[in-house]
Amino acid sequence: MSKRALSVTREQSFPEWYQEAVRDGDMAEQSPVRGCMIIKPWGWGVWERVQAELDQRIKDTGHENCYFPLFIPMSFIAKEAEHVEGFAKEMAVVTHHRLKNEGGKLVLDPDAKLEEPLIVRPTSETIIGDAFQRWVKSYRDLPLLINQWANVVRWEMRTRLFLRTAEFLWQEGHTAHADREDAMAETRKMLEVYREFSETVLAMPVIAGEKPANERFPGADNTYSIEAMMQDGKALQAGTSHYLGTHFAEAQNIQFQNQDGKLTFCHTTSWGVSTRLIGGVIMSHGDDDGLRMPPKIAPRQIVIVPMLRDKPEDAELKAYCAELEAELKAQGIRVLVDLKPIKSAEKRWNWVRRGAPVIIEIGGRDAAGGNVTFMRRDKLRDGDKVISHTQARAEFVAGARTLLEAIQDGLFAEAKARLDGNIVTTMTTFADLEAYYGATAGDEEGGEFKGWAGVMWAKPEGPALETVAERLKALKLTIRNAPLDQPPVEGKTCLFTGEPAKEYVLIGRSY
RNA sequence: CGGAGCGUAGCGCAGCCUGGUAGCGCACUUGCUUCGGGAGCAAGGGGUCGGAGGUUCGAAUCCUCUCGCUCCGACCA
Repeated sequence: MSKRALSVTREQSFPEWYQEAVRDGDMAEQSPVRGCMIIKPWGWGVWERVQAELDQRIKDTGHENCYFPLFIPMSFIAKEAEHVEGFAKEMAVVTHHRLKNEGGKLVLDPDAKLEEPLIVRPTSETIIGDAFQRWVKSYRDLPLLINQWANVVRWEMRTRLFLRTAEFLWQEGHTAHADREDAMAETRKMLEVYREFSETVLAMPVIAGEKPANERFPGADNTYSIEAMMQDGKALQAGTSHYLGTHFAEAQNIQFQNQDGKLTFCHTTSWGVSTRLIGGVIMSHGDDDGLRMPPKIAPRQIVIVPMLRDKPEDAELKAYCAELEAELKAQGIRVLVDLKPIKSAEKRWNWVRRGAPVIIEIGGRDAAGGNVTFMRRDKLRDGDKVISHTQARAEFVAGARTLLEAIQDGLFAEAKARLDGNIVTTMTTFADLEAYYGATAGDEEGGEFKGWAGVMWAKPEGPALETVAERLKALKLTIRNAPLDQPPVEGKTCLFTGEPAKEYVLIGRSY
């Protein structure tokens, strides 16, 4: 019984393992439209949990939800120069409003061409800014704190389920403030919301920090991110928060009268996380048997599989399971009795692949003895052997919430150990970096686990920064961020130039 | 968008070189047996071989084009 629930192990090929984990875990599948995905009920359930948890935090920090149009006039996008530059290459454009039937063939009706093409939003700074310009008149209107849950489209060349898709779902927060200090505080506050959310809800430890200038959002003065380490050592940018300065305010005339009656430009921010987080959860916690869902986002935290035998005794078994279900529900636990008429062994492995945190199997003997036999998805096996536990029903029910908490904490601890244990901080020269990453810079299958490097640098700007980026690129590396939590830099030297160091940054390969 | 590979049943694949209108395993259906677990036997159902052209008496197989997927690269909040 050494069989694994997936046919490819992470070791053999992490990319292939990921695909299979997503598919066999019933999360999502490819759609008929290139680069877009169908999110299946189990995957959607996870997203609903993400939305519920994060939405609460967004509201608790004073933001209100609203909704802006999917279509953005092309002229809007053109307003902020860097913004255009950053997004022009990947925008979907609507040019017609009618089709015509020509000899049985549908064609674009040339008489129905739009005067001004509409962009399918890649992000909503410009259309929300347009509203802000009308909404903000006085300092009394500030701060203006808005969020929306929406889908956006970016025509990506290379897509991967959840991690990078042409259409994806996200929340985007947009705020306007009276001054830099207030806007910057907002930017940092939301970054912290993301960090706390990622760690406590997704059990995904991250490092919050500021992106280097060359990795900034087009049109931002400062971009901050949370970066998570996947099981192959690569970094995943899991959330971003931007201080936009007055760029968009100036481009869109978002002004207010201050206490002195003077017209002043607002300072704006934007911040977002997307369905990419789900890819992060999969690559953080999954194992060779499939997904492992943190209980806080598992659509079903406990799944009960009755071992039905198509005999009269089944009725008793079902009744026993229904009682157990009711008791667990009373504890506030999301529970499902899987009565689907397929073999129980098959059901067990389906739930293993989906990553249900606790899988209970109830047979006649359990029912008769008043027991519960269960498996923890986080600690499924001892070696190759599947571990199952048996407890008195009352005892299990009483401890169920604690058990789920233990699983949540265990997944976090495991991921945290990986993150903390795989940031090398001893490199001081570029040669060190080359020696460490260079050996596996090739494109051989799998690729050895390398993690990140935490190094000192002089924080160059302009052409000097470009040079650094180029040198890193040769090793397929990028600067992920400069952690907010900075070690002392005095007496340290820049890894790239040998000049006195100004900042500690994390370097790694990324998604 | 460049390089490479791959599209044949829901999934994984064989067949293609050496054209003669499809096959295997798992899954699925039915029956019997089994039953603390990813079961056995038997009988079945399911595919316009990604799509479009072409060559040919005949194309999954040869040629051209096209679409999609995967990996690598470029690009990328």
